[in-house]
Amino acid sequence: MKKVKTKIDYGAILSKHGLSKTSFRMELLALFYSSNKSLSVDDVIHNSSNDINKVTVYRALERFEATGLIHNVPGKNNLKRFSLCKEECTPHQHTHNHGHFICIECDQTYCLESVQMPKLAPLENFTIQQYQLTLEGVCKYCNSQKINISNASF
Amino acid sequence: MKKVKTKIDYGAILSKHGLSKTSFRMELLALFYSSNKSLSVDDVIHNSSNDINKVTVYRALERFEATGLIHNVPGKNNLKRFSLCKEECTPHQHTHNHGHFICIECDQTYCLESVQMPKLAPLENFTIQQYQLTLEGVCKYCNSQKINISNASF
DNA sequence: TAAGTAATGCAACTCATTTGCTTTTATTTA
DNA sequence: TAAATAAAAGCAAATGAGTTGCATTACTTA
Repeated sequence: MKKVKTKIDYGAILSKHGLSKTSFRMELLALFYSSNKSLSVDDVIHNSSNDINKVTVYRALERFEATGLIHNVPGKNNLKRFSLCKEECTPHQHTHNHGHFICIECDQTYCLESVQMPKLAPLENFTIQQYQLTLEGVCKYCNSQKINISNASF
Repeated sequence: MKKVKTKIDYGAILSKHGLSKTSFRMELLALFYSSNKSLSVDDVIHNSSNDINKVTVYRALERFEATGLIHNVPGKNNLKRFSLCKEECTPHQHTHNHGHFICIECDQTYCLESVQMPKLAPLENFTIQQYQLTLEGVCKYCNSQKINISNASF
């Protein structure tokens, strides 16, 4: 049976989250749904059809995060990056108890669903509010790029 | 038997690491040995006897790190922080395979020797170069401060 | 459609960190 | 030990991500 991709009603999603459906935010939401990757402010600006002010991008991401549409992921050089939330996420409780992998070549951050957070025993001297496991290295795609280059005959 | 604290020859340490022994660097090294905490650029400036230029601090920390004297630890708001290296550390291989705890009240970063890094299985799509486990919350001291305040009778 | 609310745009700001360049201080060499 | 060389310090200015204030424009709702 052929899998039909369901059309996503971005306007409805925005409304449901109490956000105005402006053309930019429609596009931004579509971008998150279509790219399936984490996005930085620059990514957003470069992938927007119109010239968009960076302040607008910052504020849109801020609102999207506050309403539980996206969540912050660690990024290379500590730059802000955001990923689409799973349906289980709520504004106050984001469920992404997995590690993140930052590729130092392409700067992309990947969610590692297969790398679960370690269970931590309570610590005597510290009250833990949150924690994260961040891996860093080179992703498969960038690795293959490098192999291609070194194998190339000029 | 009385435990005698061995005098540390900071000049010798600097020389061994190929660094000039200037008065500031002597003091900086002593600061790391005496404070036993991670230090930010601001911490260094505020704990130096003379007015010291922040660029000098940045560059000294950079050199200390490059020569394996100190290593970078994660800090609140992604501010740079450094801790003294253990003897096992070498310039190219820092051995601090433990988690770090950032206190959001006092901004201090603590090395959690008791929290070992989880052993990670190699990932199919990623080449891991390093990884870190960072916890965030409130440390014992700041917690007790808060209790004192809430228990206080005014 | 008008009033009220949310979003956008612009300029200017903050703040950690960096860079270039000159001067000072330390180390090495003759 | 003095001159030559190298390393470190100081200063000013730049960079760059992220923020703030405020006026303007676009939505939403009654």
